Amino acid sequence: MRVTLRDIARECGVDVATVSRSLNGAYGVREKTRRKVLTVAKRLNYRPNRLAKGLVTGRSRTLAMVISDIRNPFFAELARGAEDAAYRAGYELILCNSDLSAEKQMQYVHSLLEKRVEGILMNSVAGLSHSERQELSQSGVPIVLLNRPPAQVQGFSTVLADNFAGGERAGNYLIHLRHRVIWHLTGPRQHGNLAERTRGFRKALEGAGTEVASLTIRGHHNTEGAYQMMKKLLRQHRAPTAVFAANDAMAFGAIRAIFEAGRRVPEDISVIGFDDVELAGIIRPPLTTIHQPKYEMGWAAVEVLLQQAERPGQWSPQHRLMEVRLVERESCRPISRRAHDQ
Amino acid sequence: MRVTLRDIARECGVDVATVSRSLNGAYGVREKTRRKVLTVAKRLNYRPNRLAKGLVTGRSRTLAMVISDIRNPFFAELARGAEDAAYRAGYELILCNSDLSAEKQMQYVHSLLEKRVEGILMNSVAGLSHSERQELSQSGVPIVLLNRPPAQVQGFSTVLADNFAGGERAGNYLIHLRHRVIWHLTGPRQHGNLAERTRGFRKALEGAGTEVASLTIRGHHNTEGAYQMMKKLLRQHRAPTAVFAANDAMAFGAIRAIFEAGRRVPEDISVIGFDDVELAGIIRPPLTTIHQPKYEMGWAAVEVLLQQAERPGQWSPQHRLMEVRLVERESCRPISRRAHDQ
DNA sequence: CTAGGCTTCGCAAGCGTTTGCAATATAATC
DNA sequence: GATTATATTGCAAACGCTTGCGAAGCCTAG
Repeated sequence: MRVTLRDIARECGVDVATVSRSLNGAYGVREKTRRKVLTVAKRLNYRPNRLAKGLVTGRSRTLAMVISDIRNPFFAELARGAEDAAYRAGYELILCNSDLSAEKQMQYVHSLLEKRVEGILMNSVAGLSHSERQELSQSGVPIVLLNRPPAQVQGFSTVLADNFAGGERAGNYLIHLRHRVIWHLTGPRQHGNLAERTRGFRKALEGAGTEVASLTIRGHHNTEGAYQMMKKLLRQHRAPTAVFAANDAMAFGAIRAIFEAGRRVPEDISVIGFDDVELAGIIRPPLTTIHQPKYEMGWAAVEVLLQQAERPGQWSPQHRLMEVRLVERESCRPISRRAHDQ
Repeated sequence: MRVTLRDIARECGVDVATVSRSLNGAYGVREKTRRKVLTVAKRLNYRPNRLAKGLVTGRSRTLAMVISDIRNPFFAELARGAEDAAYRAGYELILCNSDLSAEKQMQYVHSLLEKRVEGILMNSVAGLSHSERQELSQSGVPIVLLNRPPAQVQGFSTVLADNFAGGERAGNYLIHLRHRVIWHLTGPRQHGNLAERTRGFRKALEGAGTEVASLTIRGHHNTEGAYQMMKKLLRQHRAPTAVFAANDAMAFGAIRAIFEAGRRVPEDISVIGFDDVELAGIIRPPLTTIHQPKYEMGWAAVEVLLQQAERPGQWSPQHRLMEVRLVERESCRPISRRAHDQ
């Protein structure tokens, strides 16, 4: 049924070996025979069986991506970058949605190992037990963790946005706009990325020295959480002139609370976010935020993977820190000198 | 290095065949030996090589999805549904972003055929030449087209939202709210899905008989297109009491134009969309729209594929029509009886 | 004309499985 | 206890490809 090397060989009156060599452009076959083989292969519409090829070469030309949910636009963007990079290198990408369930994650990984994928991109190994992580890091396939701080576990590569620099940039920006009373909405202390943003932000404020008053509030790091925090705070304290939300979702919540409290963004209160999700450019007012290079992160992760796939068994983990950048839209406004001086 | 059947066989003092049979739960091996094999396999941390298995069985336990861009939330949702269905059946899903480029599409398909995927979900085969389509439909692997009308090309299965019923439902809803002057914004006549929605919509209006005045306007079927159409129309005609946009993106454009013309939604003009994209629930006012069961469509597509993968070589194309439903939010409002009677 | 060196090609093993068939062991029957 | 049926197991081929090795074939040089 399916046409194989053997069919071509028979048709050309040569051995399968020569056919194989011809097709793979390998050295050691006369130009004339090669040409003949090629035309016959084309005529028969030959398609090499990658399973067979993979079996003998030990390479599947496949990568995989295990993320919590592709519907999250952050991952969709990452996936697109990763897939583009893979495609360019002649690899395919298997998509796995884990919902961060440890069980699903491990099941996926096992399946993938059985399929002999040459590398795995992972959202996180946080939910896994120590022995499971051990198993992964010793599985032999390169694994890169997406947007997770390196130190977590040995044995994994990472690709990470520079959260510290981003926080710092947000802080500097607000200070540059002459804000002096700034609230910072963020999540729990253990959340590595968020913590880095906070550290960077604080550094910026310290750098400004003098009379900057800031308040850091922790809560659920989503829209609803930020909404609640902000609502409560606005009742209890004198309003700030600016808010730095640790991610865009929180910024949306904060903005809603601000409007409901009868103030305006950015006229009364400036708001800056972090991530630059698509919605940030769509809502009113368009949100000024720190952009994470999601597409590039996906691409970089695949680069790392492929690099390591080249030297089976003898690569060591690698860490890439990706630059972030400020994208100015309309949710921040400078404090006028007069207002400031009064 | 990697542990194989042979290793287990040696360790247990049996033949690889018995090991294989034990592991696959096949009939014909004594309970005692099987148990022994299993424990040894576990101890050695054995992972079957799917490439080898696939080579002999001819089945790769892999499906693929070729879509234009995973960053489009519509496809992300489809992909999630498809992947969940695949996972449940023990299959993996390869993700391919084609950007609708005919060349990329064909390259992907060829790679996938070489990897012996057992089925392919495709966005569209529209850009392909006749011979390319022929090649696909005769490739031997089942292919299902996502959200494309069946008749297009023979040989492909389809999974399609019931656009006709959706259009009809939108029409009936507006009539039920006592609207009598309705504009319908849509795309070019050749666009199959949009055309169906229009047909359904017209049917509803006809059903209402009497004094319903409707106007159908065609243009670019995106936000900007609808914005321009609507802007122009509002200057030239007396405003309608309701607008049916052929998709949500167009509804957004229409709403913007309406606001800019100094009218309100839904107080002055009701707007209903189609698709139910995520943004529909987020904008102000939240958009009433026809929901397409995207997740379910992805799931259904995989069901079709797997069903056909079961009978290699002897399945025939299959078409699934998915129900849509109206989701009422806040962009539509009934005409008061008084206003209506006056 | 013969020896040595290249180039071109075929042979055959091997990658890790599954599976039909034959061989052996065990159980059942009388 | 012999005979037959049945449950286990091993043997070996096959899946479609790559690749080391050696056999021809051809060319060049001495």
